[in-house]
This record gives sequence, structure tokens and C-alpha cells, in this order.
Amino acid sequence: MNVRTDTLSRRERQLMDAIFARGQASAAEALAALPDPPSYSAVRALLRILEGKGHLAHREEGKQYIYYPTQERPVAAQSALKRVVQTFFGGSVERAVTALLTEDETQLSDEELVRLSELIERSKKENEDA
Amino acid sequence: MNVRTDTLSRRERQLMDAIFARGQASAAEALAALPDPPSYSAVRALLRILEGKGHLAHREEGKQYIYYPTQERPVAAQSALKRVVQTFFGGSVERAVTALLTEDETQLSDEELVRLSELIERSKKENEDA
DNA sequence: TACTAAAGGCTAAAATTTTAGCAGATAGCT
DNA sequence: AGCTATCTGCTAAAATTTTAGCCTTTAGTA
Repeated sequence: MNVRTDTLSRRERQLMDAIFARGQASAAEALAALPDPPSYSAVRALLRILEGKGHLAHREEGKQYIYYPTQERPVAAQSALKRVVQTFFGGSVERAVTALLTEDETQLSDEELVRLSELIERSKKENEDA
Repeated sequence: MNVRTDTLSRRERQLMDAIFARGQASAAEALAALPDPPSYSAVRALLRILEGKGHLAHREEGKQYIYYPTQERPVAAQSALKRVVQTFFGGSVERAVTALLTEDETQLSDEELVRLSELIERSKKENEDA
């Protein structure tokens, strides 16, 4: 049951994004997170539809339903990244990483940079072993 | 005129993705690139709509129209990346980069790894200077 | 010149998506 | 017990999206 973003309608995608971003959401929270927000009952209908399609599940908490994605976040994240890499970087992971690192607004901390260095060094090692 | 993927319908988004991926496309090429492809004339209609909305432009080439995105690819790429980072990595560029680098299927070449190392070293330098 | 093929334009119908509003259920109060 | 507030479920209408088909134009060619 893959979340093919291709098959979601505009609102459905907005909603899935919002819920992935916060991990889970009640109808009211989802409403608050939607751009150009529709009515509360429209959101509820959408949540039900997405649950019917298998993209969301819910548990009850008090009298609210809390909805959460069916697909694990890391899995969804990988497939979202892959799409961007394909669409905008011709499949080149290196170019995508470069774009992320050179984006004006981001300035990584030393700790983050060190961790990334280490990761890359490990990859180099693996290449040598192969 | 920002390509807010939020405001595009399902097909519109598919089409924009396809055209960004190849840089430009005739109606026939776009048709071929669409998942679950509709009719030729449906694609033409969509292209016209997207042009009307300002997301695409075209030039004539022989008797064909060649459509291309209005927005520069790097700009669109940055905003697509930013969306993924926000949605799936809580805004952490480091975690997004890590996900890209540790994806099972990708194995970067030595040259690529060296270039990324250098990029990161430069960032470290910048941090020190600041 | 007449015919054909291969384009794009336009329109209206079909299909899907999105929405509001009413109904029912439950919990907390008074 | 009855009221009220706050949920979800459902349905049908409104709005948007998606589509096919018919029309026009142009270029090539017999």
C-alpha cells in the first residue's frame, strides 16, 4: 500500500503532508494546518476518504479521532526524496545533496557538519572495500 | 509567480513534474511521460491551462509547440526540497541529507564523495570565520 | 490545386473532488 | 433527566478537474 502522491487529489495531498509533518492530527489540528482552509466537515470527510484508501488510520482519544499515516515516515520520506531527485536533479543524488547544502537559508552547525563528514568518509571506505 | 504545488490539481502536477524532469516537452512527449496516460487532446488542454496559469510557456518548432517551465529549474528544485525537508524531516537539512546518502540503492562514486567532502569542509571554514 | 496528415483551439459533457449541513452519538453539567 | 457542546457519519449539491470530439490551420505531396 504505497502512498503514490501521483494518485492523490490536491486536498488529499495537502492533508497527507500536514499529517506527515506533525506525525498525527485530529480533525481540528488538520484543519488548522491546511493552506487555504476549508470547513471542518470538509476536513473530516477527507480524513475518512484517506482512511478508506488506506493512507491513514485512526485511534480514538477521548471523543476525538487521532489520525496517523499508515506508511512509516521514513519510507514515505525516501520516496518523496526519490521523486525530487528524479524530477529536478536527473537522478543525481550528489546534485540534490549539494543543493540542500548550498541553500542560502541553511547554515548547518559544526556538529551536523562533522556527522555528515563522517558519513561520507564511511561511504568512501565502503567504495574501497568493494 | 511561484509554482506552489499546493495549488495544482493532480494532473497538473503530474504534467509539471514530467516537464521539469525533461526540461521541456511537446504534447506528444508529455503524454508519453504521464502515468496512466489520458488522451492526447486532454494533455493539450492541460498544457494550455498551465500556460494560462503562468506555469508554462511555449515556443513553436515546426508545427509543434514545445512547452517549458516558466520558473527556473533550480528555483523550483529548491522549493521542492524545502517542502520535503519540512514535511518529513522537521526542517532538518542534516537529516534529509543523511537520508539521501544512506538510501540503499544509491552508491555515490569516489569523485562525487570527494566533491561533497570538499563542500562540507568549506562550510566548516565558514562557520569558523563567523 | 486538392488531398492528407499532423498539429493546436475550443466546448461541453463526464468524472472526480470538495464542500456544507443535517443527523446521531457521547460526555459533562445543572 | 434534560441541555449543551463537541465529536463523527453521511449525503447530496457545488465546484473543479479531466476528458473526448469536432473544428481550424498549416505543410507536405501527388
